[in-house]
Amino acid sequence: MQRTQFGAMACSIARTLDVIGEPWSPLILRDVYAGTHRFEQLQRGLGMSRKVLAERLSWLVDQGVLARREYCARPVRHEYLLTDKGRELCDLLLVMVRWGDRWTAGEAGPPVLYRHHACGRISHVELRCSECEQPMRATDIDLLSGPGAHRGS
Amino acid sequence: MQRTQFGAMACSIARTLDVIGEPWSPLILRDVYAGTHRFEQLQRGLGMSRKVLAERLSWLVDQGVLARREYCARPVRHEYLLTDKGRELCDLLLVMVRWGDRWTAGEAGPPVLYRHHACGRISHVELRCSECEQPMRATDIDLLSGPGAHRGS
DNA sequence: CAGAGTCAGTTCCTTCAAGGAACTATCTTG
DNA sequence: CAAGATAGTTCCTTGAAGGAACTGACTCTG
Repeated sequence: MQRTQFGAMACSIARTLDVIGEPWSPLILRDVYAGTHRFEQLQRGLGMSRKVLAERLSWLVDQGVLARREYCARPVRHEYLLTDKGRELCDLLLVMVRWGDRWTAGEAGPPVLYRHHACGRISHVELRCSECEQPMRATDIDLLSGPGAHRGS
Repeated sequence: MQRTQFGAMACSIARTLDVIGEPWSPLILRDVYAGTHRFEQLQRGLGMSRKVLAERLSWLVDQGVLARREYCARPVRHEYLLTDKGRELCDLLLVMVRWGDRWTAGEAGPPVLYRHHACGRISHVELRCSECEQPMRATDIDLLSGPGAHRGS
């Protein structure tokens, strides 16, 4: 699809970007996550071309991020659902929300608020270390070569 | 730059994608974060066209994500540094790493390991609620209309 | 029955952005 | 002086996005 083969790089960031490294796919994910599952609704809500929507949906299904479910047999009609793989990708959207709210919302403030079920409060995500549970941002880390690293990346 | 004006949408995700919604910008951020600051090094490490690199760097500077610092006056030469705004965007990369390690690394395992300064262990980021500090994933949230929401989005 | 409407795409043409290669300008070094 | 290094810029080609129209399969209404 893209001209550069990001999926073939020995880098998890690049491989993730191979799947979702253009604007429409994350926005499709956003809308499916928010409850929009059908082609026409997605197209209307996103205001994108039907051609590109069809392509992106097909791609996201191929990548295992979305699943098609038949909701009508005559004619065959599908709706699109998040897979587990896709649900985990939605975490990325939450981090985008936080950054976007912080740096692009201006005086208007955040367009969407996120209420955490467990505590009932409006909140954002924070990043924590999976091991010690303390805050962990990009500046708190050393990078080390891992088992999946190889030459010719 | 993009054909659809994502930056004009009343959505923090879309506005973030306006800044960084193609593969090369996140990868440039990755390399600047990892210590590569000069044009030639970035170009060689990324293997991207000089034209697109120059454009992306200029864009990221315009967006306040990177800053140019002159490291040589004759001829004028710049290196590229993360701003605070850019550093916060690197959190996005950490979440991409986690997803990519989980779903795209296969048997080879993660190409890069991340060691948390504070605990010294190899770890990943987890998302937590900014208010109650309990785990918070995309599935743990209700969406509400916020102050920056307006019609004609 | 025919026509209109709805839905989920597909096709075709135009435009824009990426990619690749070469070029330009400014320096340093031998 | 020529070669090499660096940071771009220019030009041409190619691939992807966008927009509009079309297609096919249905339902409903007059």
